[in-house]
Amino acid sequence: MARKQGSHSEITGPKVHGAALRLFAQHGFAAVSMRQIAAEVDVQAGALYNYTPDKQSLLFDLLKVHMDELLTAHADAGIKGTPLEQLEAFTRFHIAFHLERTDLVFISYMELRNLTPDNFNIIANLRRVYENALEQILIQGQDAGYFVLQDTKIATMALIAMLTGVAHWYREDGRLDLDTVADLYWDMVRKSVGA
Amino acid sequence: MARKQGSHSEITGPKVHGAALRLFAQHGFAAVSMRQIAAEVDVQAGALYNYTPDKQSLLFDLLKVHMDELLTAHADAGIKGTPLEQLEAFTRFHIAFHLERTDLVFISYMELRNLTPDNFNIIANLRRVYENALEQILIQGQDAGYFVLQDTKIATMALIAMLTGVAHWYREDGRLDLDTVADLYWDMVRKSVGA
DNA sequence: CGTTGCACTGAACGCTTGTTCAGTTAAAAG
DNA sequence: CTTTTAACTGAACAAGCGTTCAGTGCAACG
Repeated sequence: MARKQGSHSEITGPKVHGAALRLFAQHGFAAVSMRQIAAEVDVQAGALYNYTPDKQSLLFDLLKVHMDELLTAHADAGIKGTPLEQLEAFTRFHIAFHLERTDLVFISYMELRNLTPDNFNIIANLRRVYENALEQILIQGQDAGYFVLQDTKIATMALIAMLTGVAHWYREDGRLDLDTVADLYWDMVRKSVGA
Repeated sequence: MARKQGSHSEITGPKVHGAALRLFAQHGFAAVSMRQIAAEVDVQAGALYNYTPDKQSLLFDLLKVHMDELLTAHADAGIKGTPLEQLEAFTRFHIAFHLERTDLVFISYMELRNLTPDNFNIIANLRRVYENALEQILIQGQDAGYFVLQDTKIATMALIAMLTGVAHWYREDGRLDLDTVADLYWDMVRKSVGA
C-alpha cells in the first residue's frame, strides 16, 4: 500500500502539527514518541519527516506560531484609552485568547525547558515583549494616578500568573462561560491594582 | 570495587531522591533517565533499586512527601483570627513555603500527568484539601463582610495561581528578599478581595 | 577470626527511541 | 497512454530505555 486516496501534503501537514499539539499537551513533549504522533495521523513514523526536520522543530514550531499569533492578535486588539480601560481590554483579551488555546498554554508554560538554548531564547524574548505590554499599562496608570502599585514588575508577574492560570481549570462545559469568567477576573484585577 | 568508604544506605537514599528532584524539575520526569540520576549520585543504575521499586514511585514519593509537608506546615502555622488576618497569614505562609521549594512546585504543577491514575488521585485530593482551606477563609470573610467577592471558587483559583506563580520567577539572589515579596503580594491579594 | 549481610557493580534482558532510506503506489502532467 | 513526481511504507539502524540479577567486597557482629 502506498498513498491513500485524498491524502495530500496540505491535509497531512496540519494534521501532524495538530496531533503533536494535542499529545504534547496531554503527556508532555518527552513522553510522546514520533510513532504515537504518526498513529494519530494514520501514517507511518517515517512519513512525519516530510513535515518536520525533527521532533524538536515540531515543538518549536508550535510555540513559535503560538507566540506570533499572540502578539499579532494583541496588536490587532487595538488596546487604547485610559490606563484603566487598557487594563480591562488587556485582561479580557488575555483570557479570551488563552481560553481558546488551553493546549498551547499548557505547552508554553511546561515545555520551554525541552527547547534547545537557541530556540528557548527566541520564545522567551517573544514572551517578554508581551509581558512588557502589560507592564507599560501598569506604569502609565501608576504615573497618571489611576493605579496604586508598590512594584509594577511584581504586579505584572502576579497578574500574568493569575490570568494564565484560568486555562488550567476552565472547562468549556463547566458552570461558567468565557464572558462570565472574564468579568470575574476583571473585577479582581481592577481591585488588585487599586482602581 | 564494591562498597565505598562511608557510603551507606542512610546517605545514598536521600541523595537519590535529591538528585531525582533536581533533575525532574530541570528536565521533566520523562526526559530524565535512571542512569542520569545514578550518575548524579555516583552509582550504577541498578543500585537505585535499593531505594525505589521503580521510577514512577520516585516521582510519586517526591510529590506525596511534598503535599504531606505542605498540609502539616499549614496546620502548624496555626492560622486564626479575623478572616482578614487569616488571609494575610495564609498568603505569607504560602509564599514562604513555596519559595523554599521551587523545584517541588515545578514538579507539582507539571508532572501530575505522569502519575498513574491511582497516584494522581491521591495527590489531587491532597491539593484539594489545601485549596479548600483558602476557600473557607474567603467564604467566612465574605459572609462576615470583610471581603467583597463575586465568586469564591474562582477567587480561590485566581489567588492560588497568582501566589504559586511567584516560585517561577523568584531568584534568591534577585533584588527582592522573601519578606519583601510577601509584602508586595499581600498588598495585591488584600486589594483583590476588596479588603 | 570467621561469618553474615548489606551496598553496590557490571552485564545483560527485551523493548522503544528518533531518524534514514530504498522501494512502492497513485495522482498529476504531457 | 506514458512519464514524472510527490506521498508514503516498511524495514533497518544504533542508541538508549527501565529493570533484573548473579557476583563482589567491605563493615559490622558474634
